Amino acid sequence: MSRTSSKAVPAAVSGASVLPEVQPPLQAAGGLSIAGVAEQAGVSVATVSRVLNGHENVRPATRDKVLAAIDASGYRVNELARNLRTAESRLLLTMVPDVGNPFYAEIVRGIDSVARQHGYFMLLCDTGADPGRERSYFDLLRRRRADGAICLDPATIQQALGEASHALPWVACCEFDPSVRVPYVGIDNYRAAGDAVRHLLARGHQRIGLINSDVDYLYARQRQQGYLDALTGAGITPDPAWRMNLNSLDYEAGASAAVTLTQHAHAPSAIFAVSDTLAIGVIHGLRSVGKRVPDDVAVVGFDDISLAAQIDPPLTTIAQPMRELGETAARLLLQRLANPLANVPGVLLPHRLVVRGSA
Amino acid sequence: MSRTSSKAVPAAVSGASVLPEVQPPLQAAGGLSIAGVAEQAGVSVATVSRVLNGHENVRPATRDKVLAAIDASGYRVNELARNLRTAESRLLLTMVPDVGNPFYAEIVRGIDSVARQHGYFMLLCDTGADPGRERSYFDLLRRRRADGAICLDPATIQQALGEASHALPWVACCEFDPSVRVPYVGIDNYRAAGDAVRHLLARGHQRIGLINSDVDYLYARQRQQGYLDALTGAGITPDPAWRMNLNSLDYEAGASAAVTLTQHAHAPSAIFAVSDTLAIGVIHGLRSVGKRVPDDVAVVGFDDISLAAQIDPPLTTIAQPMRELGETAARLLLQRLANPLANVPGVLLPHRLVVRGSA
DNA sequence: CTGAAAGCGCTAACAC
DNA sequence: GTGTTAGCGCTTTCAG
Repeated sequence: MSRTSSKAVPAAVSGASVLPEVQPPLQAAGGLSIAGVAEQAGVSVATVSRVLNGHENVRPATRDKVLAAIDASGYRVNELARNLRTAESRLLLTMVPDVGNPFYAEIVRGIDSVARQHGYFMLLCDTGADPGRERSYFDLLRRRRADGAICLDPATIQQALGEASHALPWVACCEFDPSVRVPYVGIDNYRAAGDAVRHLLARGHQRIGLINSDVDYLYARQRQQGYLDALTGAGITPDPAWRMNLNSLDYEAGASAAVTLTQHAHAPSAIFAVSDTLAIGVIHGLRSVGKRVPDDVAVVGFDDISLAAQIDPPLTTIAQPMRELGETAARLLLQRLANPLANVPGVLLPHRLVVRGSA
Repeated sequence: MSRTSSKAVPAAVSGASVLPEVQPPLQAAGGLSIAGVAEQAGVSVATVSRVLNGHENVRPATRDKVLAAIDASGYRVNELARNLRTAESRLLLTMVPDVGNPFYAEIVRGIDSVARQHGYFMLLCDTGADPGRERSYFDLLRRRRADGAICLDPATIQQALGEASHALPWVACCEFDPSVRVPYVGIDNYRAAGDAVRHLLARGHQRIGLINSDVDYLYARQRQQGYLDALTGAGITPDPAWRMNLNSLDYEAGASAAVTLTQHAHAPSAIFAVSDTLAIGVIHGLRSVGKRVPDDVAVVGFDDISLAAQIDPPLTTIAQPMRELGETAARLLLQRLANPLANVPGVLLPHRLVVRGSA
């Protein structure tokens, strides 16, 4: 950890005029402490602290004096000091693999609202594709900068499960391994995928493609199994050539996968993509090679992001209860924080099939 | 601030089994301090601290002893304490109005990469529509929980500019008021909007609609003026009935605005929406009333989010240099942190028109 | 090269 | 009711 280099002044920006060599006092307009307020109010620091924390045993007149001093001085408590003392930061972290994926936005709102109700701040971390970064956020936890975390990133979760991070106060959301003792919330991916495939089956499709993410992830394996079993349950032998595994959920990834799939001799007449972003890319890719949706190829997505209803054709998809997923994850974490030794529950929330125009 | 209620155990979650009444010691598996490591290594805390911070003046043998003790104990530095001592948190905040809007995702990545290069963590805050929340994030700054902030939310920026937050270490991104002494980075909204409209004019459109956000925001006023001047510059008198102001950038908002616009007697033959999300909604709304894009109505968006190329028809739009916007914002903030008294530059980055199928 | 000791700003006993 | 004081875990002079 090279703190030296990291403190270097960043490269100049066009239009910037930095005074060279001059290093003014840090926090020039900064630090009035509780002691200063105490002095101004003519009381002790303890009394100021009491007022700050709403303790009852302060005479109203004294309280007013303190409040006035706080007001006049523009004093703000230094949470760093408070937190060091109380050994809690009141900060919760939420790790997402990609803030650009709208699927996470609504989950994050659910988390935020519950966190806020309980006096916590929720801050978002984008783990990106970077494996080093994944771990650094857990370090935030280890180093007490956050009280707890909710992880939505399957890659991070897999990695974290491997390490000895059981003791850390975090919960998994949308991806998990029940065999590991970390609280989690998600949906029944196996059944959900089956529901999607059975919908396609009911529409008369026999050759159904699967565009999946990485089977390193449990959710991907579960959805694949749901897909496979639904097919065989209908007397169809799944052709491996119908299946693709991607390491991205980007639109572009979906588009090119769809193109690949159509080049097959017995190309699927329907495609089930495990994410709406993928499915939207699939529709685009299909269109780019002259296929019409749903007439030539039907498409089913997964998640039901708000965009799903807006595109042409509107996307048939599996809806996840995103808001509730987030709220539940937050509650699980809060429970764990309140009672670190309690049993860790696993919660499964209901999904549902939303039929629109694409399949 | 009722810390009392906020500490309450959250409502039970289905499947949860919480042991009642039992309050185990907090941080059971938690706190080994620097003193513990010092003891195990048989050195003083000062020496451990030196090793931790990579100071040179430690004999290799001593260093190894300390490192071994750290390793054996699984010790992690308590950043709270370190930060209290050094009076910095090494945390940067980025406030966005809506994490669900993909426009912000790439900007956020730009910020994150620069922050990371300089040894800072970047954490994201969703200000949402909630005005109370807006301010609470600035409080994070005031209370020293973060060293600096980058604000992407026009509403927050407007409000912050009004208050006496000039002294706080933050910069504005994509929305600003040059008359206020806060560093900012953005694009030339006036010219960009003009470019969009001139493209439509060149395509032969005379009746051009504008779907804008709230004109309380400077960027919205600038884009409106660009739109207006481009029209009058072409000898066209803008009809106020062609203009709509929305307080949301959601797809749905764009869709219903488009429907409204088409109901006008002399309905526009082209629509310029100030956000791609809005434009995507517009296309959907148009289609819902049987209008074809671009044959019946042409549509131009703004931002060039990755989705813009994926929809049908692909969206013609004004591209903002999102990654650079974020990187520049981060650099401005870092400069300001390094030199709080230096001049605050304003930076304008180039935009460009991307012509696709929708107009 | 290493140790002792002084705080950073705050909370919480414990006195009065 | 209010004040005094002892730390929270760390970094950093200042001695040696």
